[in-house]
Amino acid sequence: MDDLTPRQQLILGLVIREYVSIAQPVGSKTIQGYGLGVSSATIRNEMAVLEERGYLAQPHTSAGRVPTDLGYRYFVERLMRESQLPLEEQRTIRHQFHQVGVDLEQWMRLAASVLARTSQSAAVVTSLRTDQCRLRHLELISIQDTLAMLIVVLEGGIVRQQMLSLDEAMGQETLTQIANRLNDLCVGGTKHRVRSCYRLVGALEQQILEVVVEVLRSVDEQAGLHLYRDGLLNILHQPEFTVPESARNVVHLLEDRTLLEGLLTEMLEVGGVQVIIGGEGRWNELKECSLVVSPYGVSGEATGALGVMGPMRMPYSRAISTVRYVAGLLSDLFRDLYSGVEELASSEEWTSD
Amino acid sequence: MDDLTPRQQLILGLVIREYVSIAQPVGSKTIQGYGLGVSSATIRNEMAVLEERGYLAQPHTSAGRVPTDLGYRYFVERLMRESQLPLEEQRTIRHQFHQVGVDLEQWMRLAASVLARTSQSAAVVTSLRTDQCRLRHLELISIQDTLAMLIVVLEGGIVRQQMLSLDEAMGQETLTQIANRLNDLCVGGTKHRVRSCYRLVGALEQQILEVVVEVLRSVDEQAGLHLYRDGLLNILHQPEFTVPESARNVVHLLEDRTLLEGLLTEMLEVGGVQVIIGGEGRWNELKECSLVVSPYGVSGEATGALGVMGPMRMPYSRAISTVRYVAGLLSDLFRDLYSGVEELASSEEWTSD
DNA sequence: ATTAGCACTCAACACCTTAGAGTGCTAATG
DNA sequence: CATTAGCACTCTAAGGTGTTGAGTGCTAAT
Repeated sequence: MDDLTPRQQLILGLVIREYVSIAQPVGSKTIQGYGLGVSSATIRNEMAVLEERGYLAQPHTSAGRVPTDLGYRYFVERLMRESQLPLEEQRTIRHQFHQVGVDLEQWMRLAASVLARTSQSAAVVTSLRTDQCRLRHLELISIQDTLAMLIVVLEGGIVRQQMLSLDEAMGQETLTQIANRLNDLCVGGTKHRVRSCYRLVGALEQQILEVVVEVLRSVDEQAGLHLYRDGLLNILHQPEFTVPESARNVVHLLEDRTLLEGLLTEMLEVGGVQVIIGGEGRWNELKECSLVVSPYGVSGEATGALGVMGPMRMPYSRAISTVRYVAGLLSDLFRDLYSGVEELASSEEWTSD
Repeated sequence: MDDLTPRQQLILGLVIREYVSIAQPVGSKTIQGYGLGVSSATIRNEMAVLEERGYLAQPHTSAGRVPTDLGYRYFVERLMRESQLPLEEQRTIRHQFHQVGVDLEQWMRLAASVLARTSQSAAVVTSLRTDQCRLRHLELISIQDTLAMLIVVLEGGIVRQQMLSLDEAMGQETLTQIANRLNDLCVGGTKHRVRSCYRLVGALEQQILEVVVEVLRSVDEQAGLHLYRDGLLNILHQPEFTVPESARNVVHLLEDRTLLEGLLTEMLEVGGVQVIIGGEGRWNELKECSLVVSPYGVSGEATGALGVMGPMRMPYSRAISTVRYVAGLLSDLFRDLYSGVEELASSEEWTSD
């Protein structure tokens, strides 16, 4: 009883495709022009049904139809054929990544830029977040008499630095010795392992380890999460954001770290590309926007999320294939940075096939 | 012959102040309301003179007057009294900086946020750029058999990491030895000094040093320049940016790294707070915007620039005192990270007095 | 030099008209 | 019984008109 006839599906699909490209309400005549072989009156009847079911809406009585969020959802889940990004574009993108060399930050910036350009929307990429990240190496560097810099290198190439002020002046040699001792003790450990080393060392070393644990914790907790954005300009070109109010709204969305962070980290829970249409009733601020998001990284080791954001009237098929491809590519690149191979199998689901 | 009478100056100042706060053309009656003791007709005559001289303009015949870029420039240079940021606000800001601890990146992000909030405009902060930066320490960390991470620590706490792929597999011990040898040789040197060490070491070491030089060079050349932005939303609330076209223009300005980078690095050449009004004929993209920019950092060691951007109709006095205060504060903070004291004197000019 | 007074200009707004796109409904059709 | 031609109806967008009011420039008087 709640499913659509093939013809209704066809019409819904056509209305959405047309609306996505023209950005104006679609009338029955326009659909007739696609050569369904039926009259505009019939199409009107079908449209009325689609409206009754909540898939289409009319801005006003004498206007054409516009898809609702429900309509888009139906389209994404049942009507749209999932396509791959054209091979030519894949090649171009891959090429760009290989050109910048091995640099996490550049990769993520590039990912945002590529997503924005390819999807003609705004793009967001979060830096990697490790679930139970482990220490690979720590280093102490004398900056000034009682000031030292602690460098913490984590699995997967994440590096954090932190200033330490020491109780007494210490030279580089002493600091190196201390660092070596702590490395021997703690390398490969999670924050819990490191914490359990507290009683094995002296007061100063313990003080340093506390900072290390703090760093591990903060990376675990996304506190140091970076956000790379791009393509804000793209969506400001969309007609739905010519109204200043909407424009401000969407800028606010992209500028406010907390909201995006919350939303994106939530995406990490589930695998695969996810489509959020019009906030799905949960995010009020996203009422007029859609997001296509995917986790990336190496499952269980280090994960991040990336995606594009645009008006609800979004070319979903293209957005999804772009996001999927970039997420897969980035995952592949990062996987090479991890020595652990045991996670490969379970993370494969995130890569493009 | 080209100077204004005191009364003309007074009127110009009042028109600008009024326009800045009301954002609408200012008529002679309004100015009369300020109690000059003359009639509106007299004020009209004076306004006509100011218009003839290019300090004011009329959007259309029957509208009030609006300041031109020339008018603002006159205001900033001769009419405005330079004030300090209220002590209360200074205290709040300082407090925020001390709360985040010693972390360069956080500082700059906070600086952008504080600038944006305090000036109610968009803020930009560039990361530090060292002129002839010197190596403080380098470190090699084994990531995988033939993959190592090179960490380069520079004077002033800048850290860069770079992946290295080795010709043959090497353990952490070997790498540490190599790093120690190179440290002994090169620490404290600029890119030229490091380059001159090439012939003192073996092929592998030389390969590493080449990367180090590349890193030093890239930092010198601002290639790794980071840009922190905030408060874009603030200026989208300004009436001049409700027109979608202008909004897009300003978003483009802030999104396009190259333009901002170029502009800001140019500011490094000169000391002190600089005000760019309406692009000054040099930057076409800034035609409807003004910037208040200041270098910060430790002159000769590491410098960056920060500033706020808004519509030409900007509360210049407040913007300038905010920028000056934050630049000074940031400079003070960074100076503590540098052991070299010999530069202190010459950099003092950038700090708030 | 200043100013009261007045004619003039022009954007902004409200109001009306028209055109046209698109609808829903109804009655006719194969 | 699904389809469709036809028609009345609705509502926006665009263009035109009139009015209002803020603000000006000019002139003649002080």
